[in-house]
Amino acid sequence: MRNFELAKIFYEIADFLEIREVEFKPRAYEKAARVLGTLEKDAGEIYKDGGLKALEDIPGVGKHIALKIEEFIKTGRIKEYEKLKKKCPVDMEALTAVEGLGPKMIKVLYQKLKIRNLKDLEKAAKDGKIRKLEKFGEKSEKNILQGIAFLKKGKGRFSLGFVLPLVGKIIRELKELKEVQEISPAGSIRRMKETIGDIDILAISKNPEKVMDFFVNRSGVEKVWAKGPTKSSVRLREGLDCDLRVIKKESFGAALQYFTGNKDHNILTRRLAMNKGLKLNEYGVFRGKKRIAGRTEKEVYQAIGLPYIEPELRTNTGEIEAALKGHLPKIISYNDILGDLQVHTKWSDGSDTIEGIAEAAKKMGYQYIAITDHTGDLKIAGGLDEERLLKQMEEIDKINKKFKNLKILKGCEVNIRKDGSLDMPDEILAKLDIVLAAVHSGFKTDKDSMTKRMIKAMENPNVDVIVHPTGRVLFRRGPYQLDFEEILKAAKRTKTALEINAFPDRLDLKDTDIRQAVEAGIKLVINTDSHHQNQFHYMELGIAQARRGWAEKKDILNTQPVEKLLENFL
DNA sequence: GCCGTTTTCGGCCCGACTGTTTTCAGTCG
Repeated sequence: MRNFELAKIFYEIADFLEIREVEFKPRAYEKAARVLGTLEKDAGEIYKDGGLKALEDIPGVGKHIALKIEEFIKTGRIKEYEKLKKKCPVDMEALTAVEGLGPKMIKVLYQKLKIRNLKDLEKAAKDGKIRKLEKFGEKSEKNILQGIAFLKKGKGRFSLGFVLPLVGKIIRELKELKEVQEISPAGSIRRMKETIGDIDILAISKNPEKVMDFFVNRSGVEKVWAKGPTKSSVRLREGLDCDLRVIKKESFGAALQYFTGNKDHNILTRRLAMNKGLKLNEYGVFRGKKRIAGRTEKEVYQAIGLPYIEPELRTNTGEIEAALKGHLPKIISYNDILGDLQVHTKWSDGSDTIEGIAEAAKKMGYQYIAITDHTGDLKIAGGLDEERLLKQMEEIDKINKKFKNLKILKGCEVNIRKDGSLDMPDEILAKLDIVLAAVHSGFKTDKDSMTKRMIKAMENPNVDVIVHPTGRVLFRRGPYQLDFEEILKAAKRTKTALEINAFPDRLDLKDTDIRQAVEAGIKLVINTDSHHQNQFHYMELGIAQARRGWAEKKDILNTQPVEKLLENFL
């Protein structure tokens, strides 16, 4: 994928230009980078099929950026980028990832303290050198150290949303080999964990050598750690490792079971087997030397006295006890969702028209879709004022007439201000089908004020859903300080739903929050927060999150048909 | 540098918050 490399370079160019106080160009490069990052087709392919002209058709890409893309495809480098980087040779990507650190501060840190990377930065902060700089102080130094610590926690891990397409591609390629009879992801990917350390894949084949040969010689393999007939391990270009195991048909279920559950889940299942006088390993369930199960996972679980346990639940967080008692939840399935309730359009910071979104929703097989653009205060995101929101509502009425079997719901995403008030008057909100409310500023507010702020918003009868309720962003910042139990109580009292935001780096609520909410009887919705129709498929990530949080279909409002759904939002 | 029923130049719709420099620059969404 050249797109990610190009996006990274353009983001950096934007930062370098920002440092030089060039006007407007940084925004242009950022936009091009952002669009490239969400493109399905590789820029190399686009260029091959349609040349410069096709590149210029990418939104945000004009003549000059198209030429730079061409240069990169032909030579593997972009001269102007290298020139800029020479003037300020810092690891911009790593440094800007520290929360609160932007290009201007990075420039000062480089000029005064020769800080080029995270290591330099951490040392300087620990040595107390940063607080002495002009415009910096003790607090900035502390924040920098906290930011670095946060980054370190996520180091070497990748978001599920990034890894899933990669795994899909590897599996598709392997599947095409006639030697591969069956293939499945295992490990944390199969459990759909929100971040992934490495990729595990299992396959059945009678000719493992051929399969392994293909696997280690794929393009995209950077290094071969090990290669044998049953197991091979490689480092992928994207920076993570991928293991492939080839097993025999009769052991496939046992191997899947063995390589999918986390360590504690596996210890418990093996203990259960032992108590029954059986042995469970990756080859099967054995009584003495006789294999009594192993072909399918269902068979394996059955043999040790358990019902089938969904992969997402296999984390030893009570699923085995529940299974033994017959109390396993009937978790929501991947095709239960009937519509997406958070989507942005051109009217604010999205890139599609309402009509385009509606078409895409039909393709997803949805029965409804809510248009929920930003409002008032969030100007950079094109926040709608009253007049524009009213106009959009009229527009939706018109478009609705063109669609059969799809209802476009009128909505918006209002900002919860610091005092808990909203940035759109109640009489306007009352006209909408659905009102989402969210915190977009003042993340560092203390726990008590933040909790009160959110509860005040929930008490507004127009507010139907609190979206991305904890504000965390994977690898970038933790949740804001919040008394979650109080939030749950308020949600129950005010009949406000909470969102499971499916956007790959949000996944907010997280699994443990969801489980707590489900236990408290809170209604949830799963939304993608799409800003482009090719983000609709993120829904899978949100559903996975819900499944990991033991949510059932009945807990998720957007599994209901539209009339019933809207009753919740009166 | 991109974009355009303002079409080849002149816009690019920012506002809140934070920390620090007590008046504002930098960051974020």
